Amino acid sequence: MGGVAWTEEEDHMLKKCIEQYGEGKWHRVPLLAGLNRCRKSCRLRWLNYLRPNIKRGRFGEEEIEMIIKLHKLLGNRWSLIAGRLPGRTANDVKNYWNCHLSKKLSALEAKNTQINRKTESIRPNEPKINIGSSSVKRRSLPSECSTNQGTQQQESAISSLTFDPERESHIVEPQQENIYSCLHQQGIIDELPMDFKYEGVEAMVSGVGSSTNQWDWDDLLLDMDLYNGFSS
DNA sequence: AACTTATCCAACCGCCGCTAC
DNA sequence: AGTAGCGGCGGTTGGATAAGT
Repeated sequence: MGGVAWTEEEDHMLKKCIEQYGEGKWHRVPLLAGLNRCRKSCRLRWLNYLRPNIKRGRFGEEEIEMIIKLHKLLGNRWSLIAGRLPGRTANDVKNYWNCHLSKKLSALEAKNTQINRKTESIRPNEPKINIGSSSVKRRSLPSECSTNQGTQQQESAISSLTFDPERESHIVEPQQENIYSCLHQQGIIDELPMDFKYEGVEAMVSGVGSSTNQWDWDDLLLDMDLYNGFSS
């Protein structure tokens, strides 16, 4: 393995510590748990192995399909992609991609180079986002739109999506509502192709139906898929 | 059976952005 | 304004195991 393997005893100590003190404050975990591990090791071990409801075993067809679609959409945003796959960790997804899909897809792409419909991924430092044939300039959000500042908010808004196992979809935090309000204020929503303007976004911006803080991000992604021609 | 190659996946590392001081 | 500490993320490494020859 890449480092010193965790023993069962260490796992037990870490688990006990997290159960007692909760997640977060990782810098304190090694001390509280009595482990001779750094904060990052503890966090990683918990997130990738010890956390409840982690799904093990091979990826199903649907999961693979989802990974491919989301990777086209988001690029190497493994945590985001994993967030769409209940029970899977970012590390799992990344490993699977690196071992299987990247090779297969690059071989496929080599075959299809004549159909050059490469779609750029949405990444933090890229100056624009592509939605179908429309290119939308990426803009930072004004500070009053959020408790935080800069383009990071857009990322954190997306990355903080929490999967609700009961609804089988994601919950949008109040902070994320602000993001879409800001997008609307800056005209970004208006720059989207007409049929891409997801009604949930409009509803959120206008305040209609936003009482639950829940918004169907899944459907928005699906719309984006359709625009990028993934679902053909 | 012995060896080589491919695959899996846990763990580490470096970087980034945010926050508090 | 500068900086240290922190959480989090993606890239990479390398040992274990499976499959092939």
